[in-house]
Amino acid sequence: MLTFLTEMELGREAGMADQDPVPIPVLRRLSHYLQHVRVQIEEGGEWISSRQLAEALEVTRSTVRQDLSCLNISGTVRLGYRTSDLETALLTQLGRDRHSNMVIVGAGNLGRALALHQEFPRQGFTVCGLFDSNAAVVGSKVGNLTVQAMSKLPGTVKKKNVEIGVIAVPSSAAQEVADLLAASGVQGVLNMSSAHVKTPESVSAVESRIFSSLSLLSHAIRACRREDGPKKEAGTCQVS
Amino acid sequence: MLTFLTEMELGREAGMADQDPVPIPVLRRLSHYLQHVRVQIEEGGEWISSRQLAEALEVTRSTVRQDLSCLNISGTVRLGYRTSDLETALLTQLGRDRHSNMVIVGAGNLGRALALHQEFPRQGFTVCGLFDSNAAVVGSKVGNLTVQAMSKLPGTVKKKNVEIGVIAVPSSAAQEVADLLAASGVQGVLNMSSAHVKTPESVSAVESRIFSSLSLLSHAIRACRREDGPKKEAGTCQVS
DNA sequence: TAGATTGTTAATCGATTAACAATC
DNA sequence: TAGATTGTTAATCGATTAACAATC
Repeated sequence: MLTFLTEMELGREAGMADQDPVPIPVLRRLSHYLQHVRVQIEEGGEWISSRQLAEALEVTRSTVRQDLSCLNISGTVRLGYRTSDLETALLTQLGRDRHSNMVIVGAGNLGRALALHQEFPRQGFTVCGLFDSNAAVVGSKVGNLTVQAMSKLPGTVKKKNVEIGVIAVPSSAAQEVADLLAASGVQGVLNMSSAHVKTPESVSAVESRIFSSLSLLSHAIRACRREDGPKKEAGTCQVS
Repeated sequence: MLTFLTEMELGREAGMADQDPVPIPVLRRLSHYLQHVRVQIEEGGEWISSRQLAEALEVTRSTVRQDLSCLNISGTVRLGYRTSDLETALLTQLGRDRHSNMVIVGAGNLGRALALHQEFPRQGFTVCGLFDSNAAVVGSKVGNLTVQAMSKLPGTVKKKNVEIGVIAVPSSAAQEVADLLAASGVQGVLNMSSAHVKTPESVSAVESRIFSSLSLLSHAIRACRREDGPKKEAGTCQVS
């Protein structure tokens, strides 16, 4: 225990970032900074300041600086951060410095759309399998992929070293699919259904919740309408 | 100003909920409770307790009770909440007691998948328009809808009283589409692209951020790997 | 009654914001 | 130099959790 503490302290002094866990809201913003920095890089920008990031993403400069202090990076006074350095540091902190293999479960409209989404490979997520329980669609082609039976899932996960499983099935089947993915050995699950799924300790789960987002919108819209008197500008609600 | 204060206090005493704004994390969970309560209703459950909700969604009982106290509803000691009452109260608080009309901009894979998604109408969101800037796809059929040119967007928003615009275009075009939607008169924007979009005060914006979610997963997966020594069970990360 | 639950208040925890010294 | 920015510490704010009286 003592050794462990010392190890941590050494790490911190040596300037290693990510010693203590990075809060989830911070991680969400880091991914956002990454998106923006990449746009800047494409446009040839060599430097970006916390002020510019803050204005682009509508957060405070304090937040940006606090967030970036989680990274193993140092900026330059008066100039900000070198875009290429920032990109690298963000990719590392987010664990996206290496490619990840994914499988998609559910070859309905959403599953097929995701399988065809060009942005996944570009962002380092390779879709290497598409599965469905419906025998009628098994064998059909979706882009380069052939829809496979569920029974092939565990084998593919093992053979292709799949880390992430995407759940794109109806809510009622989501838990069952999550269980199968976990049993097959994926390390993370992205749940696109609106049901909550439980996973074992060893498998991370993130829920996408499109209807939560739509609910936020309806709430904001109705709340605005109700307030005729007091001019609370609850209009814009930017949610991470 | 005095009158306004009195008004608010009266409202509060009269038992009206939603006087002071409900925090966004709470709203996200409310929408989650709604999803779960509806499953219970379908299965014939008449009562649900904060304990059951907490266990189903993996939050604390305190959180559930605190959240539900935002609603205009009263439970029954020992039994919990009547599922039908809870559903109604949640729908009201979330502004989903009435249908909303939506348009989808972008008839690529994602836009078409969303347009065909049966869950939207079931949840009270009617897709009443699908638009694309690509002349090659304008006029093609997607389910009941015909893809329309962007120039038809403002007219449709006005004619059909469209409240929500869904942005399903590449990141590079997202802001432009948001501007057009706002100018057309939508009250809320659901941004499915990974670019941040700015909207005027009067238009709410919610971003879906699938790559933030994937980043959370990669981070969790890599973070797990790194920690061989200390057994921090950072494995499961459930994110709203 | 005993046990379980609601509803609410207070305590804790964590994230965001503000402030400011150091630097170029 | 003056002005702008980083990096970090402290203050504030808000959300979550704990505690408990009231109730059936």
